[in-house]
Amino acid sequence: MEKGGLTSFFEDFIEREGFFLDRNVLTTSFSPESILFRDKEIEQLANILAPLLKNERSSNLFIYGNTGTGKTLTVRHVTSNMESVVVQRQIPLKFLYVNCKMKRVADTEYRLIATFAALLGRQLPSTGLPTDEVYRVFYESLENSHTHVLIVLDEVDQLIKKTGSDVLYNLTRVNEELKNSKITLLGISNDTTFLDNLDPRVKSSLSEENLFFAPYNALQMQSILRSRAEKAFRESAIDSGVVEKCAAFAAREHGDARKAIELLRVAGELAERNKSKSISLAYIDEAQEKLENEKIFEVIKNQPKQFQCVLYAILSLKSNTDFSYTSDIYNLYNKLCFKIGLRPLTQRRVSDIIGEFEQLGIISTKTISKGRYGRTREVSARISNSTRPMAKKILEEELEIQ
DNA sequence: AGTCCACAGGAAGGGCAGGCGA
DNA sequence: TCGCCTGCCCTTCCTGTGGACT
Repeated sequence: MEKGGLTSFFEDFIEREGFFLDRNVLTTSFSPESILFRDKEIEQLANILAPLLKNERSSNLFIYGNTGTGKTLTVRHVTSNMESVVVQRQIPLKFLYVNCKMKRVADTEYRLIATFAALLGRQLPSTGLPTDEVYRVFYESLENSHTHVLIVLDEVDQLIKKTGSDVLYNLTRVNEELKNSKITLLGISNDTTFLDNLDPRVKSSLSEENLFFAPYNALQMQSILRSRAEKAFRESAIDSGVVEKCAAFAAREHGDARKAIELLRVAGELAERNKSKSISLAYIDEAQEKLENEKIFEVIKNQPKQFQCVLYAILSLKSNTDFSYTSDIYNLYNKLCFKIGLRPLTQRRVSDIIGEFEQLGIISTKTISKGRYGRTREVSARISNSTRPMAKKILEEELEIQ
């Protein structure tokens, strides 16, 4: 861009009437004043948690349902309403919210308890202390706080998958240790089968009450999108059919409203950047691809070198069958390591890394038996053909492969 | 019916970085 | 500073297993 060009670009940008009235309405952190189609759940949740306001113990609670069905939103909605009552009436009640998926924050027992202690005002080192000691500090801060504490464990299934159910067992027993304070647990999970595989003693104490969030149907999804779009965009910014298409995309993802809202926002941004008159249907497709790409590229860039090398092997192996076997991946991975001077990990470890990529949704695997020729896993990348070259390019840059 | 392949995945333990108390 | 502790990443060793082959 020329020298004067940049100034006039910014001036143009300000002058031009954008689509957005309020972009924030379409971000994940936005909390709407009212949550559509969740009245029943809100009421149930409020009923269960209300005793906390009278300093009585409430039941531990387990909330489950697919991604983007409003679980976290509903919990935040109810607790923030409670919080304003708490502040007004000076009720001894605190809310600790933790997303257990947060790497290096709450994905191990140690880190989780240390995070709680930090939220109660006691900073602990990231490693080095015995776990007992971390618990002791946590109990101590709880006792000293003289309050009831509601602990919200979002994506609790991720934590249990990684660390086992001991953490939950310990947390459900905290009340036996405390005199001045009490805790109530609220677990949220995207995995609807999570409870079935949980240790029975933990299961009974965590899920004293259960709340299921059913996926939104197509019509509900459209209403949700419309109500957000009204606040987010100027009138007539959206072509007809756009909301319906976003809803249809999301319905394909098991009624994930978060995804639909994100889709709408990105489509708006793309249209705005292209100086279009309105958001047309074509932008939804483009937004869909952009979102998919961004998610994948972000994950790829944040992986350690060994993980990147494994993924590069998987992406490079794509044969005419669309999937590859563990052994082929491992062999290619070994060659790659040699090429770039990386010490190769064992097959056992690589097998776990493949499992971790599956968790991240980058690949999918299926354990199969080839009879006489052994058992193995079929690994296929969940990256579209159009995204794949860019993903490989990023890995080549990260790994410095010529 | 029995064998055997090529892994999956559990268990145990080593090495490392980092914190604590003496 | 030193010895001892931790969590985490990784290796080593091991058992389990679905189904083609004999």
